[in-house]
Amino acid sequence: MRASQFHISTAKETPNDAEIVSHQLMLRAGFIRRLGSGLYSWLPLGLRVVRKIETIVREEMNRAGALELLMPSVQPADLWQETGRWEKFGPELLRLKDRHQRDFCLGPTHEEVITDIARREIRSYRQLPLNFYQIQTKFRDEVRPRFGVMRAREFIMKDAYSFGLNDNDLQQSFDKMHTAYCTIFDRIGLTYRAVEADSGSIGGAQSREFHVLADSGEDAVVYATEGDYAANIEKAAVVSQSTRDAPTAAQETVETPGVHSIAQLAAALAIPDTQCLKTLLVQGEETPVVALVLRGDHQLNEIKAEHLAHVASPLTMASDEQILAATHCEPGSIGPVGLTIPIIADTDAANMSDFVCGANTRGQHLRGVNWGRDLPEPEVHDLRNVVEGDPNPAGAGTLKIVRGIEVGHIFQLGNEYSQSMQATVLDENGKPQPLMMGCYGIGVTRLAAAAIEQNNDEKGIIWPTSIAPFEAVICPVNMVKSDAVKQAAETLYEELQTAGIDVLFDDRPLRPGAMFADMELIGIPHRFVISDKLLAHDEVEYRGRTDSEASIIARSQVLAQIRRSSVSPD
RNA sequence: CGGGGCGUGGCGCAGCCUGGUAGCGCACCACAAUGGGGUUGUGGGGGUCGGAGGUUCGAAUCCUCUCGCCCCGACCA
Repeated sequence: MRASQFHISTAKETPNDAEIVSHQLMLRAGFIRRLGSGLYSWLPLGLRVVRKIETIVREEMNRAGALELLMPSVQPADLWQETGRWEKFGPELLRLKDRHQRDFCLGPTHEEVITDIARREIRSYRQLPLNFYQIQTKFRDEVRPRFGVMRAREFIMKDAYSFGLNDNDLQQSFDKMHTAYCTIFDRIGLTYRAVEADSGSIGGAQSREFHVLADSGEDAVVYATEGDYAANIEKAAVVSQSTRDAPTAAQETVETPGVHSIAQLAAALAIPDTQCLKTLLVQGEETPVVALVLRGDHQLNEIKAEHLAHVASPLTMASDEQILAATHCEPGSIGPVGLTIPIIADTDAANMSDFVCGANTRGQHLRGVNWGRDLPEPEVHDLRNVVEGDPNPAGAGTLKIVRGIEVGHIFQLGNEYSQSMQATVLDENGKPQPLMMGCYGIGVTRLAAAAIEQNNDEKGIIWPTSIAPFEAVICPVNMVKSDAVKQAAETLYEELQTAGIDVLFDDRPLRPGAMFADMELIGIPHRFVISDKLLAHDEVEYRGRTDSEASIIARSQVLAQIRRSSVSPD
């Protein structure tokens, strides 16, 4: 591609509404343009990246035996009513009506449509296993779209759905997809981790998320210092090491005017926050509210809490009115002593003794409180997030926490959908069996952003060669004045094209500095400079995007140079 | 949904408080010089100041309403 025939639109300044580096660089380098909240156009340069990601994904899905198809974005409501998700999915589902006032939605995912296809197409176990996938635009009406294409409302996703007769089929499809996903992220060249994840409301046996590691990631990923245990923090189990000491203090009331938080409480009484008990009221399943208690330094794990029978799902914090009704006190001095609502304690909170908690009277706390003596023994569960240094629940070592961007999720659906939608096949005995399903997603457009989050510097983007918009660029110096440079550049351009290199020829009448700055911002892995000075010795200059300095190579060595030094992402 | 902030050429901003000819930088167009790290000079095009209403002789500026966007918040007990 000749730059003069392409559309390159770079900016020196960062648009003020872009928060994270990938969003800023994608805008500055001219990959995307915003149309509305969470809605982005992909300019030609950006689309090249998307297409390259899609190609890798498609190749690996095909290699794993999945079959590509394409389903509509607009889906009739009655399919969603069959599975109950028309009500359950909530406001993220963008609903619309056609001219006859019939209800539709823009597909945020395609379990219903694919299950409908399966129940019409698959009659016999002999057709199984099958795995269908598509690469398609999805729509989710996010509460708060942000970070550009990272959390957009409209985005491109690869979604695959496997169908089998039994658990064994499902496990095999799942394992195949797991392998294919690893190959995909390896080929793209990103640092990632596959982690255990919560399977969400759908249930299902196994669930793994693939996270690209980056500090700006919205998820916390936990991994063990020894062995290969890794999990989303939502899922990571706490192995409590605490034990309860015998009471030594008598319960007493202390005045704590103006204290509303654990931090304030610890400071006011000059005690560590580990000695404070945190009481959170959430909406209950059978009772209006339920108290969840944690050690002051611990954080509630909402997913774990939501799975408890007493707790309403989705987890909802109690309103101020509900808190007042249950405790006769305003938030700020709530504690479990004397409450008549169910009290559920995290393991470590249940092991505290002589602790401090709210007195359920404004401006007062209790100290020297002990379970079993001053209040009944609580129901005990794992309720908190793991913290760094917690023991590995799967073996030796301790846990570490890093930030991750979820770019893939695979999970075993089981027969939830096939049962509610009556998608059955006949088994070898001629008996109908519900299909066993798995589903497997990759956020294609998010992956582009994640790659930038992981690979950038002060000059701009550093694309892994696998998904760079162009693999190499030819930068002629002072071509307007030098026919020799022009000739040499044209020749090299021909040569690289013939060799199958995705090359950009920057034939714009720019000075070298401007040209270099553009190409570095855009993130092209290999750069070749041609000038009169170099041509005199039959040489060109090479610089990889991450090289600290340029090197001079023989003109004949250009192709070899590209093949030798593919930009390493880390 | 709650809280905060912002809407002024394509982008980044000033002007608003204290009403009086709409400005700057980048980008863009033309010409000239320059030609290995965002080059200079000269000239030029482009904005009914998000929208509606009001106050006023006069509104980007003051008031009311409205729309849009961005950020923070669902860990407060």
